[in-house]
Amino acid sequence: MDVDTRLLRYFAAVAEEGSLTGAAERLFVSQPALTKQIRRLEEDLGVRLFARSRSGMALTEAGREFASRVPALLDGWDEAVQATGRAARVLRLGFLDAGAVGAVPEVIAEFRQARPEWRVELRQFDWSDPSAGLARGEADAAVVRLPFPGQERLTVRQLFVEERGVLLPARHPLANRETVEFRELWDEPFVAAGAETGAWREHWLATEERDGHPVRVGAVTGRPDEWLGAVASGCVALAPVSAARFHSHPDVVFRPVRGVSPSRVGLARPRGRTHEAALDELLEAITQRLRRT
Amino acid sequence: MDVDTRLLRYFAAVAEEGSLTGAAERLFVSQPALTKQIRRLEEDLGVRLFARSRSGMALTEAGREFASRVPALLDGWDEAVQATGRAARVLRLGFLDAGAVGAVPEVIAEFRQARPEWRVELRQFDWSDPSAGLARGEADAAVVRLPFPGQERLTVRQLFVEERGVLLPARHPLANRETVEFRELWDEPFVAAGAETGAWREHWLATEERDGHPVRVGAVTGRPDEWLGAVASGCVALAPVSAARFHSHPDVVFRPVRGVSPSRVGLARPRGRTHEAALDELLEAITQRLRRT
DNA sequence: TGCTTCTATAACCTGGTGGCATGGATGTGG
DNA sequence: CCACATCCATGCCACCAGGTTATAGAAGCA
Repeated sequence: MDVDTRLLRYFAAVAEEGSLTGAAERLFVSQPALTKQIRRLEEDLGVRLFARSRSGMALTEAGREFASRVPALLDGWDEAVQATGRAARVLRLGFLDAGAVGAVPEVIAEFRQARPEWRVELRQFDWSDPSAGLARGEADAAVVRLPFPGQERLTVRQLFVEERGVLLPARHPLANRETVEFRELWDEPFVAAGAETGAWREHWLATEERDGHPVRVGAVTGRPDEWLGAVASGCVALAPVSAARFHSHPDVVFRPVRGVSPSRVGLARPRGRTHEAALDELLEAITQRLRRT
Repeated sequence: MDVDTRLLRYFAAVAEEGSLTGAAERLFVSQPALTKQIRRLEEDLGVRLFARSRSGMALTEAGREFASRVPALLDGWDEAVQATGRAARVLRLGFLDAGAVGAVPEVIAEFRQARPEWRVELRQFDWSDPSAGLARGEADAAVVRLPFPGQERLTVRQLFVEERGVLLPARHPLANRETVEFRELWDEPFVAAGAETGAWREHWLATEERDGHPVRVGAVTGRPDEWLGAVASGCVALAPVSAARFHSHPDVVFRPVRGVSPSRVGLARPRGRTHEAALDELLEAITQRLRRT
């Protein structure tokens, strides 16, 4: 019988949460999707794992047995992934936007001289995962934008801060201004990241700086091109100043904004060391080069 | 990062076989499918697992690391499945055709009296898996038709033998006969099981009894209804005499055949004991009831 | 040079998986 | 006692991952 680790995570979530609705919320999937998956798991196993009731899902005896083994399976998998990465002598460096990365490629080039046996790979991730691959073990370290959810389970060092501005459609009334007050943007439709990104989403909608004024979400996207496209077609979006250099679009302009906090760029890595010395060395070099303030 | 155990099995097969083509054959999937899956695995891990060459696929260092851990992961999963089944106090009894099962339901009814804390479940499997769920760990024991591939990894006890006949379209010239000689069927289009069933497929095409005369395969199917449908629409198929009772179709007739070996029905279970006493007891009871000769 | 044997790519099809809307069951509070 | 809230289940639809076949490309070998 074949199973996906995703199914195991689903099961674990339902088991802990004690309800489909609750677990669905935590996993950012719909409740019917979970219903179906759990049911399929039970059918495949030929075993009832949960006792359904109005008040939720309770583990059966078999369910408890299963639940007691699932964490070890998931951990075993994670461990295998990490060990393989170590053996490959590949350092996977995740990032979200070229702006934050800055001079990192140069640092990598130098590192390649010093440690020719290691390969360094820059991997871009979309905004469905603001940890840039760390959360899923798809990166060994990452250049991130703070704050983001899951941050507390990682070691994060701040590198520098960067003012934020706004991307506007070229024909927008405010597009002619030299500078924009954030308050003037309160009622504009914003481009937002997916709900699963929590605090990250909030930060880029600047909900903190709105004095409780509600947000209008005009589009939800996870990728730079869609993001820019959404702005071109009428939405607005906060962005770091570097975005102006790295994302250009004929129908989109960038303007500084007053009244929003700056974006903080950081370097993150898992708490347990994974690649020992080589990774330390690379991250130290990046920090030296990028750190400002 | 999420992975399917199927992917791990694919990887293990390629690693052992040293080639995509060879592994694809063993896994009964196409070579391009494997190419894609392995490539995807490498991309997700961000690591090259194989060195490609004209002569095949060789593990890289990282690949060897990964390969050394995969078996443990797969075993861990199997073990979790079995433990869960045990905890559920469910005995899953696989079967392929009602004819072989015979009086088993009565035995189960009695067993239920003696061991009320256990639930017994009869699960029908299609012919893509002649081990009736044992191969994939989806059954704890099975009523099977011998021989079938993978049999040597199981404990099999023969229960009885049953003559084989042929299912013919009602308007077939031979349909009026009392009895048919197998030789007369040599050139008929047969309904066959999938290629992955190996010896099982051969047995039901009776390649042994053809003196090297080639088989015409008129249809490939894995399920009883399709099977019967194929016969109704012009193919023929060997079948145990019990099939005449359990599968009726207005346009299909059953006739005894001379010149083919009988079908042997057996009771199979995994070698390592899984459910200790309860399963032993049930299987013993079934054997007592069904064993003839 | 032509044949074989590998892997990679392209085009297409199907079934699984997820989303939305809704139904049904069961407590709960006015 | 009825309206409501809160669960889980179901039906329908859209999409993509994964499979298949056909074919290309590279490299040994006779």
